[in-house]
Amino acid sequence: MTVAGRRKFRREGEERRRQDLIEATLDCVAEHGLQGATVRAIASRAGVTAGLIRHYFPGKEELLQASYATIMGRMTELAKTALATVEQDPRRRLAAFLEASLVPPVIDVRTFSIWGSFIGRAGSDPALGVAHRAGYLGFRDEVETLVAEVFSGSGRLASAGELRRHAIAINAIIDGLWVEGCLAGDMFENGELAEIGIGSVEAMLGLRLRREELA
Amino acid sequence: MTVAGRRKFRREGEERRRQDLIEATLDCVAEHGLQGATVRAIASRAGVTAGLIRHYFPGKEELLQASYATIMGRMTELAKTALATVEQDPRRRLAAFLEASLVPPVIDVRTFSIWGSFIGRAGSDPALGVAHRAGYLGFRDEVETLVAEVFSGSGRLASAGELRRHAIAINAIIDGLWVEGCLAGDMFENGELAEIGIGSVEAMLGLRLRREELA
DNA sequence: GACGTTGTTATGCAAGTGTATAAATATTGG
DNA sequence: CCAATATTTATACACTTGCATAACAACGTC
Repeated sequence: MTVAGRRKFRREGEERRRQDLIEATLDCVAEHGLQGATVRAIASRAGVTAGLIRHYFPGKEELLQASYATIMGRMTELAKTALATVEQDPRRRLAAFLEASLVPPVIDVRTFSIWGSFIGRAGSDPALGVAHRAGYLGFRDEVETLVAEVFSGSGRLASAGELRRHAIAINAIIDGLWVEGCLAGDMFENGELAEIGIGSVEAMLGLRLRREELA
Repeated sequence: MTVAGRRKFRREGEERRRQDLIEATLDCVAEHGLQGATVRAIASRAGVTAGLIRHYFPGKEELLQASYATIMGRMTELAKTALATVEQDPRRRLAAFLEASLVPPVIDVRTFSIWGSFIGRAGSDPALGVAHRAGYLGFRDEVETLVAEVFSGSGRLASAGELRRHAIAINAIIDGLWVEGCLAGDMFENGELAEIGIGSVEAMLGLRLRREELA
């Protein structure tokens, strides 16, 4: 018979542990929703014991909020990097932005599961609500700026209202295609969603965003 | 001192009780997510005691599934009634369908909260996954049929692939605008989302869906 | 009006929940 | 190598969870 000794452990850096706990939380939420994110499940996945959570966060609620902020930041960051790496022509910048938003790793079931689990409570939980709204408006502003650049770059005029409507519509089509792609990615060919997204925006704006390749 | 007697009660019809329990479940989910849908909370809201749930459902899981099926059916039903009540011109049928999908009661925070809470688990829970996929495909088929009618009614030809892409895009824009409207309805004017949705689809299809009113 | 059926309540239970606290050990500085 | 520190574990506790069971009472039937 073995006498169970006290478990060995290593002291990790503070930031590292926080990040591990957040990642473990996101894993739990992705797999079993908010219900699955119990302190014990999170700790187990992070390779520590439950009590440690309260050493890094005031309570479970704060850990969840930090996790939500992390996943949101990660998503918007991915979309923005698509803007940074691309050439100047506003139309191709917009196309690249659309493309990036509609292929992996932005299209991703895990991310979507987490998003859905949190967003379901954004209507009733005020903190989540404002967090979402801020993220949404930030994203839409990004789109609106892009559209404005496309218009001015093409020598077309658009009122503020028109810009706003275009931004709302483009944002909606990104969101809608994103949801569909995450939930049923296997129903679409590779790159099909991006193709559809770009084509739709071209039709909506009444101009081509890509250079014609095979014409 | 009052001796607490046994609680008075009435025997309700079987179908009525089931429906009450489901509605109570949806209320709980809407307000506090799946975590808030405990047997005791549900029972309390339905005005019964917890044990009764197990008299009508094998377990909590089945009650949740029945609730999900109910809310999904209600949503698709609302969209379909918009089709039944409207004139024959395919273009105006499509416009009415879009309009109906983008104003209350389809645009509704409560419905959205429930949808989000369940959909977050559609990626990991197979039962929810197939349920969603069925609902999504049904909705998209509806859209595709409408688009096909619009095309043939306007004397235009479209390949199956084109129809499919249009249906996917239109479905996406409905979904996206729906999400935005539910989560931040106060950021949009009355009917603005429907306006944007119809306008976008008009641009995508390259034809007008409404009769010009002020021209 | 008494009776049996069964919808409904009340109570109990084992497992799981978040949190509080104390003990233990890994790590750092001397 | 030793002492100080605070990260980490371990344990306990009050509470909630879903579910099982038994008592009860509302309703239909004779």
